[in-house]
Amino acid sequence: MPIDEGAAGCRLQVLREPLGRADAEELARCFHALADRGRLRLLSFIAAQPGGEACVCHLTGPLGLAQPTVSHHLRVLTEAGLLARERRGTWAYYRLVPARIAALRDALALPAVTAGVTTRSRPRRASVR
Amino acid sequence: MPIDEGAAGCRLQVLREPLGRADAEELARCFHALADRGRLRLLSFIAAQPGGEACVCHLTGPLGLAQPTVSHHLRVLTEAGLLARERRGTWAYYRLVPARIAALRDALALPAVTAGVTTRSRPRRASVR
DNA sequence: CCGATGCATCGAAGTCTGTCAATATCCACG
DNA sequence: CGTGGATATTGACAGACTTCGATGCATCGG
Repeated sequence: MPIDEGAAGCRLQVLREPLGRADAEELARCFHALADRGRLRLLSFIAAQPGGEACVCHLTGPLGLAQPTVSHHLRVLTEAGLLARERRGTWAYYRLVPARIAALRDALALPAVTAGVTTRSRPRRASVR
Repeated sequence: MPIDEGAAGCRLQVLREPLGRADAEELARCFHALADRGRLRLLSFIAAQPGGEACVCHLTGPLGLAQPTVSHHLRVLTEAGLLARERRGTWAYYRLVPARIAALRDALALPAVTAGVTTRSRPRRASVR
């Protein structure tokens, strides 16, 4: 159920303004879903399917993971809003949620200043205390 | 030392083609650095600084984390190639590495087909077996 | 109604991670 | 050289994560 709660939450900018504790938590959960080899490959394989979707039985083989493990990872990705699940008969089909992936990309948008500049020479010492 | 080893490795596309085990591992390490509330806030605060850089003593306060914890997170981010560290006198200044962040953004580029389409109504049942 | 099949959940083992106190290291300044 | 301040490293601990076998649940076919 907390699936789309984050759909809006992930419309955040990491590098444009200081992130509050809650916003950072939300984004961290999103990136955490991508921080696993198996899950990245799941996304990758699903995106590579002709129809853009795949069911669990298509994924256990190529990834070399047990079925419960695959199911678990798909759950994590779905709860992060990156995948959508649709049950058709006995099978459960998963597909990407492009909007959510785009939102994560946007979260990493660089600030205008930094975009072009690589290094500045002599930044002044900020006031400690 | 393994800092720029990944700089090239993260020039990968998650959603354009099936990811191999090693490539996925590499990318997962990159995203893992972003998968923490504290580290996201560190990036955020550093990016928000006037000069685009900050030293440790500027960051422990706003984040409410102990100095060793901040140092640890900065290390993780630096080893992921997202931050660059420069020592000036007693202080260590950290700044973003825009190229690396852009690389991570690119890794999430959507496949052309999925880019425009949000959901298709009746995906045909894939051939199981 | 029954058996088979695909998927989800549970429970457990082993590993990794975030956090901090204590301590070490590095550097500037007398 | 010795002192003090800023940062890095170490050690330890609680909590979370990955993985899989076993099991439960739902659905299709007959």
